Amino acid sequence: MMNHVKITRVEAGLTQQQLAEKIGVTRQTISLIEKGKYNPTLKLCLAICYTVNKTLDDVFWIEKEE
Amino acid sequence: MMNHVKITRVEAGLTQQQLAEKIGVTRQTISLIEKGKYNPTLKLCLAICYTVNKTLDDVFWIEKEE
DNA sequence: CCGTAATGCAATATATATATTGCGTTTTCA
DNA sequence: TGAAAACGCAATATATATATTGCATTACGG
Repeated sequence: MMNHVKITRVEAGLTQQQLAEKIGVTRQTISLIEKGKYNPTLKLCLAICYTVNKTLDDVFWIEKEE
Repeated sequence: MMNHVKITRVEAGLTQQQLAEKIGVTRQTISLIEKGKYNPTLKLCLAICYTVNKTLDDVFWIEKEE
């Protein structure tokens, strides 16, 4: 499940570690979400958005595949 | 954690049961999400959005409380 | 170059999202 | 007004998101 976490994180000038610490999760969690191997929780998605100053649609929206 | 699932579901003319079935979860899951007692998964949020024809921001965005 | 920061990844443990079942209450509508 | 649909909710079981630790690899500034 692809998303734009990596792009927006880098644009915000943060490392995985820094983003993880600001949010209060581990670096691995961020890493796996960026890799599309995790299905994150809404709460975590929102925390990421707040930290990189984007919205859910910016970072996590995926068009429905028919 | 509040959201607009209930409003958008009703606008879409669906019962909890119908929404749950279309998505492939149980009615209880929908009920608890509407009540703000569950922290749903991104995948589930997207499935809800697709079904009610809204985006993540429409249904699940919450302004950051300072 | 070289060392250090940043990242990828694997294994196991823990927390929690979701399923399942069942029953009581409220709403809706003929 | 009464029966059926829709909903709230509780208890337990299961699946899976996240934590923890540790090590290997890659990118990058001095």
